[in-house]
Amino acid sequence: MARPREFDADAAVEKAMQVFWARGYRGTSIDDLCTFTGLSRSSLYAAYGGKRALLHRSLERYESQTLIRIDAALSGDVPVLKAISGFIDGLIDRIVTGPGRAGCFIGNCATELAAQDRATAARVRQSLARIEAAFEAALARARTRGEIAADADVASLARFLVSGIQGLRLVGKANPDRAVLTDIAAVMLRCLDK
Amino acid sequence: MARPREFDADAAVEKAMQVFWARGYRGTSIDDLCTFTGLSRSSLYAAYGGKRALLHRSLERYESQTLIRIDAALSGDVPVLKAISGFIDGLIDRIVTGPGRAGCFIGNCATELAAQDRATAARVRQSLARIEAAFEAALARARTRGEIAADADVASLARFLVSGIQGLRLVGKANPDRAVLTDIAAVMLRCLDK
DNA sequence: TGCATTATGGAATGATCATTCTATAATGAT
DNA sequence: ATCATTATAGAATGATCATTCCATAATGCA
Repeated sequence: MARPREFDADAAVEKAMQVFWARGYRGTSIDDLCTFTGLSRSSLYAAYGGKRALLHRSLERYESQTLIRIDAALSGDVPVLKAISGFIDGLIDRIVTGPGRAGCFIGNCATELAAQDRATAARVRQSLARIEAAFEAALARARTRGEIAADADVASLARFLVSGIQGLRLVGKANPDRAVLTDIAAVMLRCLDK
Repeated sequence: MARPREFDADAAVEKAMQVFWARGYRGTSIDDLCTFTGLSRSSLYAAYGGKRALLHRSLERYESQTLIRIDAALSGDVPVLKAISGFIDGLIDRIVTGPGRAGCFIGNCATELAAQDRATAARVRQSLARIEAAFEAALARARTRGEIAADADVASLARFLVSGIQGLRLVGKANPDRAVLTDIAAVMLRCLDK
């Protein structure tokens, strides 16, 4: 019926996400996005609507990738606390070796935009809630298995984990020092079964 | 010897700090700074050198105010854990009622700039280290008084507190809900004497 | 083989950005 | 009172910003 597009829309969002993640929303120009996605301005605007819409697509993508990563880490037969510990170790690895140096994309957007942009704030809140739910489900499983106290408040613990991980990633951004981060993680993990 | 300046240099930094804090570095224009400080462009550049230099002045100011606030909360005769708990309650209050909604200025700068601006990253690292030291001193006091375990690793606990507070403030930005934040704080505090 | 439709490249637009410059004003010392 | 010195107001500069527009290209269908 008409001319087909020459780019892969998902791949372009992936690239855009990486740029926004590394440079922030205001630190990223349309030119940057065109360069990294390989799209022309026209194609970018026609396909996504604009910079903000593309940010939201990027956030959706990051959220789903994050949930997949969390589910992969927390499922399986390992004890849940071990799995959570392994997940955080992986996080620290990525922070220290470079690719995680950009922090959490969701947390970055919260910091940069939540105060002035209600729609983005809502999206961030939703993403954090879903991540929290994933941890809560795993902790509930740990509780029924007797891996944590029978009266543990898994909702609170999940909230604590989400918050703690955001803190860890923020500190890791200013100070990507493995000893510091593992110290923090160790205290965090001790909270879960106490 | 020459014409005296018409503004209070400290008061101007205070105003600048508030604008940077609320809107972020890139979200703040020189016009914004002139409007809120009451200075003209010429005066602003003559007095501070430029936008980035003024940011660093603002960060210094924020750090010293923060350290004063922490010392005020942690000194006195109350048990240290109670004092820390009170400090965090105050933080949550300010988040929920508005004035703390902007997050931690230091954490905001870490998120927005640390990846691309080494000087700012170093300043952030230094501020976090000083805050950590303040908490560590208080925790060491708690340990000698028997308020926490004699073998507690107060350095790790202090790092954990700094990181945890950053996480709390970040979550509070997207979701300034008292119930959520007090949940998180409660788990955090339980970690300290376990 | 046209034709309607969508995609693309790149120029154009107009706003806003940080910074510098110029002219003028206000002071203390002489 | 004059002068060296610093402060101020506001215009000027030139870069960069997000977005729109226009001309051209590529397709499926008639």
